[in-house]
Amino acid sequence: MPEARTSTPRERYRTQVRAEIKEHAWEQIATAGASALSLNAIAKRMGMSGPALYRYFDGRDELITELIRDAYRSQADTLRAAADAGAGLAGLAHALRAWALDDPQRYLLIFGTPVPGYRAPDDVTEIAAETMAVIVGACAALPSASPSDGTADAFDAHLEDHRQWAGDDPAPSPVLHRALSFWSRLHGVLSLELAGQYTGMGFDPALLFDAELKDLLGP
Amino acid sequence: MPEARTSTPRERYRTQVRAEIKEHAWEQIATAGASALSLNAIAKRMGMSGPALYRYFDGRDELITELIRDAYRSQADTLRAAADAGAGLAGLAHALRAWALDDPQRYLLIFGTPVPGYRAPDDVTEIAAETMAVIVGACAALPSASPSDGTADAFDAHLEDHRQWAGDDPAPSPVLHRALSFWSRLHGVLSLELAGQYTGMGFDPALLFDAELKDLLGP
DNA sequence: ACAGGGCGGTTAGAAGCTATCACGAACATT
DNA sequence: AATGTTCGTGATAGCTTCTAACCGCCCTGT
Repeated sequence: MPEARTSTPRERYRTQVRAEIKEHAWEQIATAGASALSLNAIAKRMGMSGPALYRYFDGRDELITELIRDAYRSQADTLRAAADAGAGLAGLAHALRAWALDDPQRYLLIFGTPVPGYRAPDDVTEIAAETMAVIVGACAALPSASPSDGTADAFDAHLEDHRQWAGDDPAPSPVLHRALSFWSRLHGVLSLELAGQYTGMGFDPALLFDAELKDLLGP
Repeated sequence: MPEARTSTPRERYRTQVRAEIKEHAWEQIATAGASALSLNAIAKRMGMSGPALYRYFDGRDELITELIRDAYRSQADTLRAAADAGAGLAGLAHALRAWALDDPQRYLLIFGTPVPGYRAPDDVTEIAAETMAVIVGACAALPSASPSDGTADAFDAHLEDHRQWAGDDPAPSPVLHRALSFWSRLHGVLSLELAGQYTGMGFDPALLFDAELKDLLGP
């Protein structure tokens, strides 16, 4: 007989249904975007009628927040897994791009247009910090940032006074700078690609991504 | 007596009302985001009842498309004005940032999350090409791209075969590369700033923007 | 073993939205 | 002055989120 029964059948059913709801929600978001997400449509597609979903989520906003949380979690796990597998900064970059292309709307749910008043819950920003920690770690493992060029960057000096977002990581500020640059630059090409801003231009976004990455890694 | 009467009073009234509708729409978008734009609310705020707006716009989608068009137009005009005033690449960058910060939701309406099926009208992409032309022009005026470094970039070679987006601009492909890099990189920091991804990190996004710009201009 | 409580699902309904239709009134034109 | 186009209205259909009231089942405690 199973002794450590930490979950009742009811709880298991509940979490299973919640997961199924999110499944349908992701499907819907992938095909029509987050703004078109409809609780009613999800309920109908699950064979139950409208307001039943409110037993599982307080409303549309809570569902979306949960999806955002999962998206951040998935991103953090992906990058951490790559780092644990020994990937360097380049490996992280490609893991990030693969993750983004795997579900563009998931990426845009995090980094796309925010609603003006929205404030992400604390645990979500903690997951984001976790992701940044992985990136900072990979940057610290790099040969050297700003090597022979003796002139300290103005932003580096500024970062020295604003490094609390890196937690207790003792990395010197040029490393933090490189991490921010890494994140911002790759997001630049990635988000423009996902938003379709390059379509019609003809070139391969993957090559631009690699070019940016190479320039980012090179001296 | 005015002889060249190219517009009747009715036409003038019509365009005036259309402009007023867009005015309210922008206001609403700035405070609640584009997804919350409501024709009904606009109509009520203008003192007329619901369906009246359909005399001026085919529907919500056409209104938003019109706003997108205006946003592109405004961006292109801003950059061209800066270029005409003698601004270099750095000047364009700061003009771009100022334009973005002036109305974040306007920027995000262009570069934010797109709805999966949406395809921008041709005239809109033409305006975007106009903007790119200004940037390419400023890049061509720069001292030299990839100066002594003889090894031709892989992406540069690829661009040589995909340069039709630059129109008939005879700029060498490293210049086009720099234009794409300029656009992508600045969009990276800008969009993350506008989306509030840097908030809570403490540092000044303007300094990161300048650092990216400096690195972009430097050899 | 059986009565109760919590939980899941239902229908009904309020309030909001987009969008279409049919009608009246005001305007411009012939 | 008569005609026709345009503007604004109210009514209506259909969608949405979300609340409220109700019913029934499963699970649990005595």
